[in-house]
Amino acid sequence: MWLIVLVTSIVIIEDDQRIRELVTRVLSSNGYDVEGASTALDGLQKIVKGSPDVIVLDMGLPDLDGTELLKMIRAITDVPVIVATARSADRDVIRTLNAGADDYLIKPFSVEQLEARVRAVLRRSASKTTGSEIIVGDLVIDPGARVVTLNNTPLSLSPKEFDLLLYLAERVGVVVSRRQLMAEVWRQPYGGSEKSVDVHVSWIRKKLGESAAEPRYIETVHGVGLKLVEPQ
Amino acid sequence: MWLIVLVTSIVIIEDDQRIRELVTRVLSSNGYDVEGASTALDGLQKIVKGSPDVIVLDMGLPDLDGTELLKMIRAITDVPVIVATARSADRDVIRTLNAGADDYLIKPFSVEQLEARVRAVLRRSASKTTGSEIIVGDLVIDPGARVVTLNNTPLSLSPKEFDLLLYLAERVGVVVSRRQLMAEVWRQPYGGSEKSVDVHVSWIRKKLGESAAEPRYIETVHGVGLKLVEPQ
DNA sequence: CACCATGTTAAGGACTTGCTAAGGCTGGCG
DNA sequence: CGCCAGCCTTAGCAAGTCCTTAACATGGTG
Repeated sequence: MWLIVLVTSIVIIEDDQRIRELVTRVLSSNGYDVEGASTALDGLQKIVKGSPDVIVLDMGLPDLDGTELLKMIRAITDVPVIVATARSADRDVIRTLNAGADDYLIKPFSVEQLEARVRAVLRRSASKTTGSEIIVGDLVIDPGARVVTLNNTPLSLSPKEFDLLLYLAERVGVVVSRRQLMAEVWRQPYGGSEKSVDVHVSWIRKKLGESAAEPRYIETVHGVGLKLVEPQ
Repeated sequence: MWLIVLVTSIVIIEDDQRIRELVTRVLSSNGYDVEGASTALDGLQKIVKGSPDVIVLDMGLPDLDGTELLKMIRAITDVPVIVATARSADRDVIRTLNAGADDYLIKPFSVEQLEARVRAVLRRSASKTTGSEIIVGDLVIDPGARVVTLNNTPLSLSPKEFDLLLYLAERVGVVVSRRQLMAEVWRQPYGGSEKSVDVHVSWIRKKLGESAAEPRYIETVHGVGLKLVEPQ
């Protein structure tokens, strides 16, 4: 007999025992499978052994700099990492997110906040692989295979082009700012120049057989951002 | 995270209450899900309702000859049956096994013996079902036999090449990152360089009669990973 | 019309991938 | 015990792809 249960598994690396136990207790009672670790080494072991769905990482560990640990985690797995930091200076946030974090929390945070971030991060990572096809007009986007077809003929898109188009397609009809695209698709909320977005959009438009003057799928909303729409 | 809990479910048909309860108690505490029945009729009901993984059958039931019951069970299901018999004459054992039993025990037996037989029988029946082939185009992959054929001619793959190809074949059409392959196929996320993946892929491609420039089965998705696809 | 946002193109450099070959390790076998 | 064959990793270079940047063109808005 096969009993199949879907459990979200979380590893939390946090040296403050009170926070760790509070988070563990609340999330566990909400149906998550939580493993706590108080040191970087213990955390890495639990990550390797448990292959969690999400990692929650305190940047202020005593035994290793958080950014270093984040790099190590990124070297071994693509699992989303939510970073908790006591420092709120912009430069720290930038450094953290650039180092590969998927989201961050500023201490003190409530467990409800954390759970909301966990859900959001899981939703995002699920849509990358699990998501079924997205259909917009004659455009079909398959996130798992990373294939886009227009009128059943495949388009050859670069990684960023694909990610960008997918991001827009997941929000058909909604205007998305360049800033948001830089943050979510480029994962560099403060660093990069937003002109890259325009360049990539131009390339996608060309491949979709349209131009900015005669848009069919990707419309520009002057002063606001971009949106993907059903043609006509 | 998918927590897949494998619970082995056993129906034991045995009229001697002491034996039945002893076996039930010991196997239950060892993690099995045991249903006891004292008569042939009760046993059949529990088999139909519970769809067990293994059936343990005492041949000396008061209400029906064991061989008859075994035939009835075989008419319902292919589930392995372990027969317990007090008679040790060779002809009985032969008759029993011919009637469709998968293994037998001679009374008196220890619960440890029984558990060992259960495990052995499960191992055998598992290898029968696990061996279902994966077919992608002209490629046939037999995980049980660890054999790959292309156009009915066998390919000689090294262990890693086979594991890698199998992993991709289990996810046809889905892009898999090198990191994921390192973690799942190599099983040592630390230390290993992802370049090994490329080298192995190159070797597999050569054996499949294709190249990276003209892929038929293994496609590279630049910046993301690899995927196995149906040709054309 | 002047200004700012957006569109497009081109070019350099950074990064990714393909493939070969060398070296080490392991297990079988004389 | 030593040799050999097969396998895996690593290094390194060549080839290719992608991204950013910069510069200039175009378009929208007050």
